[in-house]
Amino acid sequence: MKQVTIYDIAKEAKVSAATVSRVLNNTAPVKESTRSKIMQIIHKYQFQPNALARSLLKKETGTIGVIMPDITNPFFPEVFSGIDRAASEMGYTFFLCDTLGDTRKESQYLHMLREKQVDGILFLGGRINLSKCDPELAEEVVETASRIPTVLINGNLPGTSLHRVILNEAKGAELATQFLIDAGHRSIAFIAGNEEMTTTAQKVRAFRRVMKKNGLETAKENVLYGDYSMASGESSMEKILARRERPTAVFCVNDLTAVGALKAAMKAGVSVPDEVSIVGFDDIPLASAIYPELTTVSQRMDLLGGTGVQVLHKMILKEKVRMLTVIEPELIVRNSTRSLR
Amino acid sequence: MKQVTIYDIAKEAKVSAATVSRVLNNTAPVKESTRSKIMQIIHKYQFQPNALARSLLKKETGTIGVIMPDITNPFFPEVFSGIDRAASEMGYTFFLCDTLGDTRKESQYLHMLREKQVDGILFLGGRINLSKCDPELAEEVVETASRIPTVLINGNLPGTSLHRVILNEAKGAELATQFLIDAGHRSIAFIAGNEEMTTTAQKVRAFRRVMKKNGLETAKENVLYGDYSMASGESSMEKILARRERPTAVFCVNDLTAVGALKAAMKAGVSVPDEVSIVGFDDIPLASAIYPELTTVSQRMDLLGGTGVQVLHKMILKEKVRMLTVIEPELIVRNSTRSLR
DNA sequence: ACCACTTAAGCAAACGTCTGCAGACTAGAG
DNA sequence: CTCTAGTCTGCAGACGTTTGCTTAAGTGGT
Repeated sequence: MKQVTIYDIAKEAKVSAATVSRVLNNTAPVKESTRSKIMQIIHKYQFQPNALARSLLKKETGTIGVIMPDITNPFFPEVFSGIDRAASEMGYTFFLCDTLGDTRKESQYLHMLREKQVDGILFLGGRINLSKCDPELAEEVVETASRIPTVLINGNLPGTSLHRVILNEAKGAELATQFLIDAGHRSIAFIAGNEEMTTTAQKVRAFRRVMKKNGLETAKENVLYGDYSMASGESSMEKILARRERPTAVFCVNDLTAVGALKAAMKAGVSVPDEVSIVGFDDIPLASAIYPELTTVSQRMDLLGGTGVQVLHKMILKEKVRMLTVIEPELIVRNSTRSLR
Repeated sequence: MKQVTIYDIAKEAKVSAATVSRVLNNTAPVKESTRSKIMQIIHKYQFQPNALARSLLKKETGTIGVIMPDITNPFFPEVFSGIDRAASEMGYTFFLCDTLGDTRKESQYLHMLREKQVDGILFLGGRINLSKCDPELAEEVVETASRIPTVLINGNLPGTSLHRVILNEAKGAELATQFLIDAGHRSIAFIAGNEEMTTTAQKVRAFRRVMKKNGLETAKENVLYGDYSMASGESSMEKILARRERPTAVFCVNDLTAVGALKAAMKAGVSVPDEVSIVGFDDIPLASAIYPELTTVSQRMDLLGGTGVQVLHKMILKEKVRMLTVIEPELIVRNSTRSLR
């Protein structure tokens, strides 16, 4: 019950192993008669070459590692799907590493990926920000990146220069805000995320900028901070609804938060979009699964993943590639918003 | 910029490669002084052994392949999460293979996994049924399973004997039906899936059985077939709502369908749960993300994945293990149902 | 001083594939 | 019939580990 090797094939075909290898890889001309004889034997034994041996020799595995914080967060399967589509065309396969937000596991995975000689690493930052990760891990990431092509997707590691592909979140915030203003809303609240995270900060700034450009004030209490979760959206919305004067529209830092806000509104018997409009961010599947369907800023998550792979691929091929790639967002209008005009 | 090998370490430490290997794996006693010297050099070069070479020799890779139809379907990340948790404890890593429902890719992946010498394969059937897959693929799966430990999660391949772990769907349907009846509902509709699929058939049978046991009729029009999608739930519910006499409760074959049904009800201005109760199946995250939160049968998807890994692990270790493992469901009562009493 | 025994370390083969080099054969031209 | 230019095939070494077998060195008992 031993494994069939290229030698066994060779012996039975009365040729050398080299020849078998050559028909396997089409790497040199071989006489038609011997080729077909070999092929036949290969079929007979259902022979498949051992990729480990090949990789050991060629120093490439056709494998890339994908590290992400939580596959259960609907954001990531979407990104992964984009990665998969792009990369399977190029013949790569993945190690999927889910860190569950645990830094220790992150470093373990990094180790493992290096041992397994992956051709490249894709690091999904996503909603959890790398910027405040502990310096030791950061060091490790940089170290690894210096040996193995690495790209950061939607993350950042300040003070280092790693290849990145990110979303233009500021632009997305602008689109959403301007859309609401154009629809006649004057009083708009923003349920944001963690105040210290760059992506949130960017969005807040963009939000304020657009408001001002349209001659509108942004009251202090109209920017609420949270933690990107549904629960945070729910409680923020409750606070908003408790006010004497409610805003007519609420813009949320991501869809999960928006769904939480929506839930709070429904619970309180406040109609969406009749009494309050809600806009989300990301366009996760959930956004169109609920009623009313969420107006949201599409992050083009699959594109994000696909682009990440392309960048990585070029790096593996040692082609020149830009350090920073930016994906532009798009506004998707559905039924959670209405025009006041 | 060549790779540092065990030989380089050995040379610098003035020992043989064998010794270095032994300190790396703790596989034989080595004098403390040399050990620490070697360790120091390893650190200095950040040396990591090449897993390919090791695997080639030892004939084990610590890697398992996971094949699933669609990572974007919220069912699968949950299962995967369970897989990951269980397997990373045992030191495995995964190739994640998303077939996108394409049979050709499935067979490609199977090939690839064999080439890469995975220690085992996890085949997620899930909502898409393997039973009606084309015989050629089936043949291939069986062929592969005869060489590499393979377990089918939530799938079946009739006429073959593969290790499986599945959910007791019939039991789940019973739980849900009985719950509704206990709550005083007499007229209950069931929005099912594909009539030809065994899982649906089982559920329908269980549903009918429980109804009868409680002295209730199941009108023919109260079992509607669909395709598990949200859209199918929506349209089925529309049909139901258009009737003169509406059932007071609707049980759905899965959560996606239930969400669709819920959406249809809301669109039509029919209150859930006041005018109609809805029960789902699976307990995907979406189920508790919407308002009202869905009463549903939990499939314990993480447990499903985790158990799959355990079974596979035992097979890899050549331990005896039951061919069939069944996971018992659990009813989760939330707010999409109400008691009529 | 010798022997038996334990502990440390080295040698070399093996895992399964690819490939540079060289040799053998074929065929066509002179 | 010889020479040349291909065309096809084999040899052997390399990739980076692990491990069974052997040898060398040290320990203590008689």
